[in-house]
Amino acid sequence: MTRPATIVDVARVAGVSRQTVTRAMHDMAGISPATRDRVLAAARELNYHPSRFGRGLVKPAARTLGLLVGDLTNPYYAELASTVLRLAGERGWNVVMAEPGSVADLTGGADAVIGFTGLALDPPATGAPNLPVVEIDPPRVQPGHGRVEFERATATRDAVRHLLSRGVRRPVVLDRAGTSARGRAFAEAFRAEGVEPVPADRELGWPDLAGAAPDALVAFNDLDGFRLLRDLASAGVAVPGEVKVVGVDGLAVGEFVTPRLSTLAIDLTEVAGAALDLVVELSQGRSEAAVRVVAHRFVARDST
Amino acid sequence: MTRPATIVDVARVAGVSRQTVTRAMHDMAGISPATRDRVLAAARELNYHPSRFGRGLVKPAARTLGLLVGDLTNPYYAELASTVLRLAGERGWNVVMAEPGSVADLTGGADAVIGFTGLALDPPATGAPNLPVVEIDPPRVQPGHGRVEFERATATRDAVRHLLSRGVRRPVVLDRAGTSARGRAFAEAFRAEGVEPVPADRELGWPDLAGAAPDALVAFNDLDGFRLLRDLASAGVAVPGEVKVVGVDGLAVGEFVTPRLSTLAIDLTEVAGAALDLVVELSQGRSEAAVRVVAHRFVARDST
DNA sequence: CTGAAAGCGCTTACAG
DNA sequence: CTGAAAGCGCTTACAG
Repeated sequence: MTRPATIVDVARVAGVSRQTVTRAMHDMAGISPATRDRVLAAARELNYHPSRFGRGLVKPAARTLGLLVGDLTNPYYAELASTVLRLAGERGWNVVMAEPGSVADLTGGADAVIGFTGLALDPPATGAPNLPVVEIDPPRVQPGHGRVEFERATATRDAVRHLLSRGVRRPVVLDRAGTSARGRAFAEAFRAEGVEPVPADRELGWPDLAGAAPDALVAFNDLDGFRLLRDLASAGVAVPGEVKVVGVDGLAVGEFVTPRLSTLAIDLTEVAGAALDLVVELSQGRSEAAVRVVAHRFVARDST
Repeated sequence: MTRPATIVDVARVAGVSRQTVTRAMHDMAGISPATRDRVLAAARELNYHPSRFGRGLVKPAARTLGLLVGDLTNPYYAELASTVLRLAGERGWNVVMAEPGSVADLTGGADAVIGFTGLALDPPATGAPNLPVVEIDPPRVQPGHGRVEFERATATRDAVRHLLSRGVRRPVVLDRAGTSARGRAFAEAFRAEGVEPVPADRELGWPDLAGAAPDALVAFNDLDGFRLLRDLASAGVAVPGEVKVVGVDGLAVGEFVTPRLSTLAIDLTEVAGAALDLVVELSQGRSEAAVRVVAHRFVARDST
């Protein structure tokens, strides 16, 4: 593979000047049809594609937002991404996306970054020279970064009281060894009501958890909740009769599983909007340590 | 808002040359700590962010792939996007995404484009000067564009025979007035087996469709299938006992609805890989009208 | 209708 | 450790 063709290559082959090539490529006025055809033919022959960089340097271009999300296969991230795409599009921004696993060089391709940076701490994908960064639900405070924080205490308390009012006495909270904010929030909320929850590993399924004899399962997220629901159904355990199940995320598909999954929902449009607002503030240097808070709410459906 | 700061602004404020600024920004060797600090302070004060374009012009940058998908809220598009992100990342490409609704200027931000261009025909988002384009499941042939075509005849025939073998005699095929390739494929397959399907509008739900007294519903896609399943359950109609339901897309979540949805699945990893291969060929000018074919397969689950 | 000149913001050798 | 010069690929006035 040789060096890609540039505008001067095309100009040479077509026997014209550089700006005549520009005129032909962008279908501008002031060029004879014959010349245009000759230029276009040369461009095709050389497989010429104008460089985004040369062009961007001289024409005002759309700003580009880097979006760092988890696996899009999880509707939670997909829905957030969808909202960000829409909102960013309305503001005239382009969006480059990366999942933590992919090695895309966000720093070179974006003017600012938002996302779940907690997902990709090892290679600091956001450690660009002075790039504005807004973290969503970050595990810790990063100086200079904007933050969209989640308020979950209220909704968690609502969920816990709801469960207790329905007779729950032996809840199991599934988590990664109590490391997540959601897991800790649930544990504290149960204790505040005088009930000691049973901790369990997030990965566990139904036959595994039966030993704990729980009357409620707090899943790590909705997707895990779906899995538990399916496993419980296979095992012939009645939900919510024998065991109640609650998820976290508020996925729309939760309406389609059986029984419909109760969950802690968050308004992702609000989250996306807040993140976008903050990133604009930061890129204009208007804000030092910008923070927005978005609250979860408990949505009681049929699984509790 | 004034003009954004450039490297010369920082150099002037810090009282150094441009390349000393570069050295400081990128933490390069050959600069005294004191100078670096002074430069960094000036950069922060001016809210300086190096221009991607200036940089891209002079350093080899990652190529950028434009990805045009439908609403990411549909897991079908989300899963494809996820795969493309991973595959593109492995090849060192960045990915800019746009949903048809968003007005992001893909042409200025990408070196090549793949996606469901059929979704955004009105404003030819891909009509860039000579950009390589690969269309997935395109409604019509566009000269010069690569294509990943779907082969659905075989899987559709399998699905139809499966339905007939289970006693189906009055199938309803939901479509947008018979305009979709999937809808036509099902209608033809039923006719080939001697059964005339009842056409219906894609938007219709269960109470609406009851009048046709169907014993099978072919949903436009899995998401529609989920909705029908839910409506049928509410109405107390037994699936698959009284009515069988089949979707199209092969969503993984189909495993979690009740009953598990039978569907026409396609391997999205294969689709993404083919699209990426083609786009690389095209951007290297190696291929004139490149085409790959990926086949659906029928996945019988519990709803039929 | 066509072209010579200047400049966009950055980095890479090369001098000092 | 620091800077003057050249150049990356393109477009925008300005001449002709």
